[in-house]
Amino acid sequence: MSSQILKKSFYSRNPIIVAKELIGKILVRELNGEIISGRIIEIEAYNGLEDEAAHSYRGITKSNFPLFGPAGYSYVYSIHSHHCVDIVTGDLSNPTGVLIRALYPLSGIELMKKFRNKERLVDLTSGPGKICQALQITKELNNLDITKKETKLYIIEDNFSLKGLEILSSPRIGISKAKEKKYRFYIPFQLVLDKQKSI
DNA sequence: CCACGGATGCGCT
DNA sequence: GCGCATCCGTGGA
Repeated sequence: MSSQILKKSFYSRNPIIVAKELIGKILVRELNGEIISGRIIEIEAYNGLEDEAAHSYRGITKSNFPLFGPAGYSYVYSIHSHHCVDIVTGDLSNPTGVLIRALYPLSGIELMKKFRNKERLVDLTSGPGKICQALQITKELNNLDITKKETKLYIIEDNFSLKGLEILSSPRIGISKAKEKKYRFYIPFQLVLDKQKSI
């Protein structure tokens, strides 16, 4: 399998473009020499100063500061006692990012089952908090350069093709402002399951 | 000090 | 499938 880590230039673009193009890529976590990974099937874009729903919309704070830094960095934050992970996008003129919301599990599935205390594949990484639990993404991984393998958290591209899969869009989940923006992009779990089987 | 959120899981229909 | 209680870090007063 030919695969390589996505570079900073990939992330240094408009968050909506980056979000759409991250569908089908693989989020990889290295943990104690083991690989836990899954294909990104749901993601949301947050367009910084132009987007009332963005964490960065009201300016920098001690927790959202990674969004104001360079693209390709992680932003790990907590909400309702769960962790979520964003990837910083764009350039320094606008603090934008994308929220990884769901994965199709690929490797390290037994570890994910252990960390999640769930057995069904669909319960492992079907939400931003679940992803962080399954991949053991904690605040220690906040504000790190995820274009470097040493970070042990990065996104790779393989030869998976989205051919035959349509990327759907909808309003974002769980927000109270800017509900009209269709910045959530996803492909249904079942369709990915069928396609993986046919490879 | 308090109100609340980029969520989750459970306990019902 | 849907509503709701719980969650606790964060930020504004």
